[in-house]
Amino acid sequence: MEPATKQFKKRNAILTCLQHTDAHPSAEMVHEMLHEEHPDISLATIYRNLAKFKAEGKIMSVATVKGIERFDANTDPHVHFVCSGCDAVIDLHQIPMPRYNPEECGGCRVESCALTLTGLCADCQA
Amino acid sequence: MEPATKQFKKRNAILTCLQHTDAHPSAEMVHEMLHEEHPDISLATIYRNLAKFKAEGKIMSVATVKGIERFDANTDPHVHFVCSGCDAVIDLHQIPMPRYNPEECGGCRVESCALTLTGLCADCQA
DNA sequence: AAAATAAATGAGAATAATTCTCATTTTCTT
DNA sequence: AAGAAAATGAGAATTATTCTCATTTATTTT
Repeated sequence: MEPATKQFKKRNAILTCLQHTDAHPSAEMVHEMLHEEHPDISLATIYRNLAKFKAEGKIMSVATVKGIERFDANTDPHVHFVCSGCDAVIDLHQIPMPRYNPEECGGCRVESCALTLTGLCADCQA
Repeated sequence: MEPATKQFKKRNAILTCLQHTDAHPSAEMVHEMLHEEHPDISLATIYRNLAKFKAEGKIMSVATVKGIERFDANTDPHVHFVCSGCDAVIDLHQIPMPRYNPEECGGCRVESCALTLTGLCADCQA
């Protein structure tokens, strides 16, 4: 008997896809990336499962580039560079994130922290 | 003779609105904020002028909260807190932004830098 | 100051990313 | 294997934003 994941759900393929790329893809990019292995996967399923994984904390959205949400399976806080030329989202190595004391935040409870740099990537400077 | 800005364009009202608020409003929030003084202003005009000001560097978009772009006339880099409860975007005081050397960025040319914290604001913790 | 030109605006249509609906298929439980 | 629950596909619905074009307002020219 095959493992419980035999001809298992496309859900797993979506998470696996995100875990094996550093492209910080959008929903549509995931859809394209999965097209070869799962030609019949629906975009609705991509969106549904991305939302689910996000709610579960398995992935996070790391940027909104030109109105399109971009996802990452690496939920450790890290730094991203967004290229305004080609819309690439690139990982940068982590640097210490600031700590705000509650009184510095007007009582806000900080749950996450994102540092995003923008500019032109090496390719787009040419 | 009145100054050149006599009964002048609504454009100015849009920029002034942004300069006099710390709410980091969306296009629609600006539209509402201006409704009393300019009941006939069109949402298209808001969007058009926000895009224009942004291109001119007079304002910047500081966050995309639930798919909606938020603007700020303070273009100095500063830190924002986004409340996931009420979608408020709150200014935090500036802290030194990191400097990445080009070789740390894979040759990316960094043009701007945004640090965004998320969590629950004081009100939404209740 | 009037005429001609250029820019800005309003209204609503068009676009596009995301969400929703519902019928069908797949998985899980018993 | 049967029934219940969850997942999916297809396409409609939603919604923030952009676009079009006719009209209005501002600017320039004479």
